Amino acid sequence: RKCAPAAAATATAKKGQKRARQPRFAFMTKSEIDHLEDGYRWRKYGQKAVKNSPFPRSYYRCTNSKCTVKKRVERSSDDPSVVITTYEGQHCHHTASFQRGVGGAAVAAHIHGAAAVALAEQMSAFVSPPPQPHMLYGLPRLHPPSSETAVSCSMPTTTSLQELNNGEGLQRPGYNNSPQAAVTIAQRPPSPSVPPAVSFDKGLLDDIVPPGVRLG
DNA sequence: CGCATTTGACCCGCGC
DNA sequence: GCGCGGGTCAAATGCG
Repeated sequence: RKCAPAAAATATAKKGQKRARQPRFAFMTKSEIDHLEDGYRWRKYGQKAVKNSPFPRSYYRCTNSKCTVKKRVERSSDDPSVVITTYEGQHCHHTASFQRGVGGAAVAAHIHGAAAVALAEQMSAFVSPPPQPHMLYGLPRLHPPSSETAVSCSMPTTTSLQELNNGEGLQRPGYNNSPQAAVTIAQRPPSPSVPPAVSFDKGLLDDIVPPGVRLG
């Protein structure tokens, strides 16, 4: 590396394999904090300035040695209040919170609202027995928009989406009053010809969450 | 002392 | 072939 110019022929083929074709999930989160807790522990391993955005992109890796999940976190240049989190890979373990005997998703959701819910969806798709999906989906309802965390904590429905599109309604109140609050919108994984529009419906969820995990 | 973050360099793929 | 942009590494540093 930079400090080892002498080591000429020292195995530099580690970077041979580029991006493996891992499943990727993008989440658009209305939050002022970049690093949203999702129940897992992440270690930052890099940060780069991106061309399209004035905000740097951060690279995180799951601290679990046998877990190769990575995630990129960047702010939307269009809407600084929106954090785009891209997950790559699948967790081969439960969340740190799980190990403590509590539903990590529930805890995370409890803390971060809808943000964790979307993540929980992803997570629930990976663990054998989904940690009570209904709880994850119902959670926002369990937490009615109190005066403090008055975020539109509804699941990514077309309604909330429209709100996000308009950039009104959900971003001000909650995000203003509670920094921790966030609204996450699950985005369609990269596909051949996907319009940049944020509009999606249940079809999107089908892409991300197997039907089995859903309330259906 | 151990772990997480920071930060600059390195490497690779892609477009021109 | 060259330059650019993106992704990763790892030493240095900070913090609990």
